[in-house]
Amino acid sequence: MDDTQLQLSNQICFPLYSVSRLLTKAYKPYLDQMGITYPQYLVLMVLWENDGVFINEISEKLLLNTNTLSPLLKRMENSNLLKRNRSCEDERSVIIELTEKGKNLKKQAAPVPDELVKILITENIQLDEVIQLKGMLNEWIEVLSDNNKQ
Amino acid sequence: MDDTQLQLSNQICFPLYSVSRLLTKAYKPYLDQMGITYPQYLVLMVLWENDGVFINEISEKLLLNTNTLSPLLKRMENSNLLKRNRSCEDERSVIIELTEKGKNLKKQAAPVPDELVKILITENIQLDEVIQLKGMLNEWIEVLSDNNKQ
DNA sequence: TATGTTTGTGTCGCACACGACTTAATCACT
DNA sequence: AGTGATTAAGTCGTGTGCGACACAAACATA
Repeated sequence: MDDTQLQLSNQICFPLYSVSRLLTKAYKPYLDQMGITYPQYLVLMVLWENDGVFINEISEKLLLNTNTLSPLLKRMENSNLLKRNRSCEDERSVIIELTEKGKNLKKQAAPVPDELVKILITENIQLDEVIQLKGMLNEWIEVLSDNNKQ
Repeated sequence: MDDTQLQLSNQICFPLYSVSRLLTKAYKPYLDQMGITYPQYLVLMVLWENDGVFINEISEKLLLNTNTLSPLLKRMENSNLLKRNRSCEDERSVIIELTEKGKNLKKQAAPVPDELVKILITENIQLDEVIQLKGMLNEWIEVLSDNNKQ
């Protein structure tokens, strides 16, 4: 059998999976200081940009199902980062709003993206490349989201 | 505050994290047929390439810690995909060897990489791009692994 | 040879992800 | 108004990832 295809080095998913984990780990020291995890940081970024949204909208933006978000948001409510309230118009929907603590974390988070870029940008990785890769990955998200719906 | 940096759309980690999850999900239907998960598929690829290795070596190749691999390998032993045996020379080490079932799965897995490429290659994503992205990500693994050790 | 250190593996606890399913509210259509 | 379908959120079970720690085997050095 020609098993070239089944070599780890020839798979595209493995480097994606590894880089995703390694990059999340690179965030950890900064997020630890803020007392949050990486997925919680993602939720906060959604809310910093647009506070008072339905779980639904967070789900769409982060491509995470509600069965992942529900317990995650509950943990964040317990650590006093946000509040959950049923919508008046539609009793099924839950509106997520930042607390003062959640809002204030934005200041602390402000320097984080730059710190991460500093780690990445080296002899072998230029800023151009980071931007190019981001563009590529956004195309991939489109293609893979569509594939998923079928 | 200039919060451009804190917008989800400007973060590099988020698309990586999303694509990694979406791509893993795209594997799922094929792996379900084989009764394995994606991380288990990764372990099998290591073993198909080089059977009878220490947990140590699997850990290095997959960049996964032993506290992740230990239970994962135990589950794989339970589903009769591999055997775990203590090394004679060094009683601390455990050698992982494929069972016949584990070896035979390789045939079934052979067409999977091509299927995945078929999903990815579209109007907006050419094969060149996939190869280029793989190269970039391998650089990133180097940089981020180094960053992690410090 | 004794003992302190390192190494390979493992357990434990916590936080995701996600498929399958449940429940209650809303909608669509008669 | 009544009812079947849809929708938003949530529960449950399983399988990762990973930090902190445990433990025994091997090693290093006095």
